[in-house]
Amino acid sequence: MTPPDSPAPLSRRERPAKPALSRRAIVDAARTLLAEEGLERVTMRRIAAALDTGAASLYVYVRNAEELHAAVLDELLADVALPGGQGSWRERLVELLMSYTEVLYAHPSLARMAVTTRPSGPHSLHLFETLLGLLREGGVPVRDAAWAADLLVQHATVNAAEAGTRGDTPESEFEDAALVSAVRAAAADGEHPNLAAAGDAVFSGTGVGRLRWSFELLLNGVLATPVPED
Amino acid sequence: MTPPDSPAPLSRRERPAKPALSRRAIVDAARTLLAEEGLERVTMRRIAAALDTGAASLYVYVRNAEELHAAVLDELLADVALPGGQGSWRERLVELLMSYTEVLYAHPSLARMAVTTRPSGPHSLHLFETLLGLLREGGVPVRDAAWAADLLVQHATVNAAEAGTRGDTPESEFEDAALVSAVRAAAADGEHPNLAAAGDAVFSGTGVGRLRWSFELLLNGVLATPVPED
DNA sequence: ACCTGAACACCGTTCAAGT
DNA sequence: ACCTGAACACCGTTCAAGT
Repeated sequence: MTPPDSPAPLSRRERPAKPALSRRAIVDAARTLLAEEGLERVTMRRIAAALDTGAASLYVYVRNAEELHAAVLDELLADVALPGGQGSWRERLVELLMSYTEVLYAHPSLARMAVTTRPSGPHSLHLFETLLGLLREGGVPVRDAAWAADLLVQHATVNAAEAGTRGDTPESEFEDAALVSAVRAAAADGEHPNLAAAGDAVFSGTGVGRLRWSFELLLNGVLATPVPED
Repeated sequence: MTPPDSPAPLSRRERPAKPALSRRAIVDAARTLLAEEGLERVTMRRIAAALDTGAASLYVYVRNAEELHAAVLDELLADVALPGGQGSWRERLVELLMSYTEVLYAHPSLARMAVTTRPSGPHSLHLFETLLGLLREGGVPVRDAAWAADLLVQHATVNAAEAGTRGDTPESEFEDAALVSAVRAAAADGEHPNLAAAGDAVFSGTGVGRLRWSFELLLNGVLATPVPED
């Protein structure tokens, strides 16, 4: 009676067999949901529903929603391209940071979270380790390198959070337009001469060009600015 | 009959007279709620309750909750100390940024919002204008100054968002402790030699010292890194 | 035009009770 | 120990209906 191309009839249950609950299963379900619907829909209730259980059951394996989101981000960081052997330490460093930013660009809402909740998973730590190594290779003293690596990651993260926010939602165009017109109005009101002089330079630059410039700036700053004594 | 220093007796109502709804009244109610309970409690429903109405009524005056939060932040920025005439442009610039950061420190959740939603209100624009002026005074070309001002504000904002997050909630100690122990464990596992070499330098530095260092670094970077041609 | 109550479509987390 | 349903205490936003 069932047409030949319909799935085989399931015995007893509709779903193929309820998978055992585990941290892995939860994180995987969260990743699927993230890919399909975006972070704002990666809620405890939805993850639970995908796993055929109630939200309360997840709390056996994860402390809370934020910790789960951080775990997902760390796994995504596995895709960051670690630098090959060619190029100067500086070039490799910038490429690494660009690659990290690119991964985050795909998930601006996770980037936003990472600004305040620093992930401490294996991939995050590996990235940090690599960053430190490249800075050391460039002759940056350890203490400087430690602070600098932090600053670099933070900057990359925030850029992804910001750039990714634009274009993410329908309102972002309005917000952008609102900012642009507010700046233009201020530039024209005679009370903001420097804003007027800057003109469109405020908004100029593609995302990538401006990002590279900021990484170079940061690196120049690092080389010129030792951390204070004690 | 009423003692001279008591308020006049209220006719008809308990409350002094229901204030007319207006954007001002809404923003003021939001500010009061922010001061008393923190941003997470500055919800449309609570603001409305404070104004003796329903949440739906607010939408006549504000586009949505985020726009309202941005308006509140802009007003808070009125407290940023604009630099006096003494000191070099650099010193005044750093003081201005420190003052901005200080204001945001008191409201980390607003700082978090400002990372992605740039406020475009009058106080934000005035701050930006002043920043541009100081950079120009330091001989930074206009186009460089435009990008640099953005970078400086962004960095200050993100620092407030981050530093303010710590100590804000009871879990933040745990998160911090989790990060510290994860880093220590990684440093000890033999696979992260640079992390091991860096040791506690990763976490060293008081908030203020590290923030000043980063501003100096940024400024050194700005002076050393012209924006790319067109 | 402004204001409202009610509804829609959700959240995270806790907890007593079961297995 | 693990899992669950139900409850607690909320959200932002829309909309038909009133004034």
